[in-house]
Amino acid sequence: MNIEITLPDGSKRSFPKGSSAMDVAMDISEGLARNVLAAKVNGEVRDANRPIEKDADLSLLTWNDDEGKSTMWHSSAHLMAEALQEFYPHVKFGIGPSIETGFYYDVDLGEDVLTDKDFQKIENRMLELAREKNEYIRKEVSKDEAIAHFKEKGDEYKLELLDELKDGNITFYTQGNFTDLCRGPHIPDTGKIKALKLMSLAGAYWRGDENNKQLTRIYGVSFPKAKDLKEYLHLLEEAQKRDHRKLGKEMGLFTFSPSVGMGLPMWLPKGAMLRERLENFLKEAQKEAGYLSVITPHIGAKQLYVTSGHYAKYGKDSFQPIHTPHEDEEYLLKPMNCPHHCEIFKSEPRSYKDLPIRYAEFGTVYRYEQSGELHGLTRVRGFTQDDAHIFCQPDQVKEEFKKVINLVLYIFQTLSFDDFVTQVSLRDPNNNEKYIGSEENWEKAEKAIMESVEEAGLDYVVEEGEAAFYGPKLDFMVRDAIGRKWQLGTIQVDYSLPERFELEYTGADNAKHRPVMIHRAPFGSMERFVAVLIEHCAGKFPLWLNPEQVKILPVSERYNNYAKEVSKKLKIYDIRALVDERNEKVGRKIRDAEVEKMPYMLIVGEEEEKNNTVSARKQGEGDQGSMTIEAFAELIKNEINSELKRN
RNA sequence: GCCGAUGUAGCUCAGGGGUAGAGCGCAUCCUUGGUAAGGAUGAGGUCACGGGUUCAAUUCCCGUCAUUGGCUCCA
Repeated sequence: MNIEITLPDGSKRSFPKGSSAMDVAMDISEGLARNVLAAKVNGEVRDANRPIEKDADLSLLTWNDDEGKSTMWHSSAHLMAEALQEFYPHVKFGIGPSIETGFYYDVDLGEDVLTDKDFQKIENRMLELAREKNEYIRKEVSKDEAIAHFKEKGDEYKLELLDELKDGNITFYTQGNFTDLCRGPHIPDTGKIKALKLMSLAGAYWRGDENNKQLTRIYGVSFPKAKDLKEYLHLLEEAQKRDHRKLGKEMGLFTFSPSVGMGLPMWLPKGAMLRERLENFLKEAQKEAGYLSVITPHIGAKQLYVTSGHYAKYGKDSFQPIHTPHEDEEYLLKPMNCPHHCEIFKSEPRSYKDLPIRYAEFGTVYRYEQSGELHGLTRVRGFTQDDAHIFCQPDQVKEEFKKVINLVLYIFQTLSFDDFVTQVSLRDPNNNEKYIGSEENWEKAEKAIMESVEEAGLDYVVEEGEAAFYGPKLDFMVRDAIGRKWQLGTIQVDYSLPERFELEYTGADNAKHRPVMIHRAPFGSMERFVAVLIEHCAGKFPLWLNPEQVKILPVSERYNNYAKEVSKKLKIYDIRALVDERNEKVGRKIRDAEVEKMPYMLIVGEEEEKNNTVSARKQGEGDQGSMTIEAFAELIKNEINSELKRN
């Protein structure tokens, strides 16, 4: 009996019943068959050598498909497990999935400690095993059989996993001398793995719960060609060059000091210049959008946060309260600006005619993040939010929300941030006690966000369980140089705080009504935003943002005075210029300016001094010819205007 | 907080039980130059900090602090 296989291009072929995807591949070409890692049968990813029993849509998956890659990586995890079991016969296995790049396996090594010095021998053994071209053999087993297997092996983690599986649905995979509980699928044989590298070690709690035992997680990555590994490692190296911690230090933007305290960044003059410009840019946009600036203190009475609910939720994990000398008073470093802004709202009676009221503040907040979580400028203990709170009537929520979306998009566009993900963060449906506020309000808030996002035409993903404890939110996520995801902009709808603070306004009906709050921060925090910005542009900021715009390079010391004159003139045009007065050749001065990514260089010598001109050079592009100072200033202005999309 | 790694000159890093090394940067001098590295000389270090082993520790061991890759958490 034959079955009909439909390939992705729509073509149909007939095969004997029970043929595998591999047979189909062989039929098409041997070369293709060699590259097949797995198959998608009617949308389900399966082993390429598993028989197909009825008519099906089939795609053959290779290294060029994401599912092909992840299958290979998952199989590589099994291969690593096999090697580990040889070196550490008593090892117990947790889980070993593929991840975005590569794979890991969580293992319990008992008394043994693995260090990265052990990587080489494990890698070598894995490659040996790979060369044996051992097939990954799938076997359906009964639950009893499976339990017996792991009882004998003494692997309590697999037993725990088995506990949750239904009988009749359990499969083992075996390659070489290693058998694992696994749903699959796997690549046909270990020979497809030609290159691999173990990347790092980490402690990982069993099932991600810090009350459980910590296992050793070994990360690795594998490839079908040695060249691919080389390319990947090169890419990693390149990414590390963009790391904001490295560039921030080189460019003199910020610093940390153990004497000040971990996670407490200090902005150096150049970093402060950059940040100020970003702040002013946003302030201007906000002024136009009807925001009002407010300023609030860095500390607040403990009761303020008891009222807001932050204390109950985070009090014990925060910087502890400050005690005053005489009275029994307690103050907290502010972890949030919203309670202060609520009090400003309450400072006088409000009418519906006043709404929406939009209070904006670059508010510095302090949060006691866990020491192991601190990371450059992206995760710190003191940072400044570009915060604002919009108090509006319930029927204004959607419109206000959409306005904020537009503001965020405007800012991202201006800075050419185009590779972000918009994420709608909702409640965890199984964990209601994590949140405050009524069911009804949560539903209203979630509905408002979903509708705004739909109407704004945003491409978005929904993440359950990622909401703030007082409300759902829309987050703008970006990746840093090493691929980690960070939240930048955030917009949150909140019905709870207005209730807790008993905020109200008088409506047209002369009755008291409760406003709705929208929390929002387009950058998120200045620290994190600048970090991501540095990595995004590899330290080559747009001209309007760069701390220095022009360096004037006298051809010899004789022209230092003319250079200073030029610098003075440029300052009149509000252009930030420096003079390189060093006793160096002009070639050297150019090289140094290029390396430090100075956007423009002006070379001045006899010719320029005589004609009252400058010879301009653009970073990364080279000589732009000579021109008058006025013409150069015009050039700079035009470039800045086009960056900021204004005329 | 937990698991692993790291900490040597301003920066990047080598070294190793017995006077501490390189490149870059910095300073001084020579050179006065035309679009990506001119030359000479010199200054810089309690080898993160605290204990221990040793005749002797920067090196080996333990602890602390900081940094770092993850895990957990994230208003």
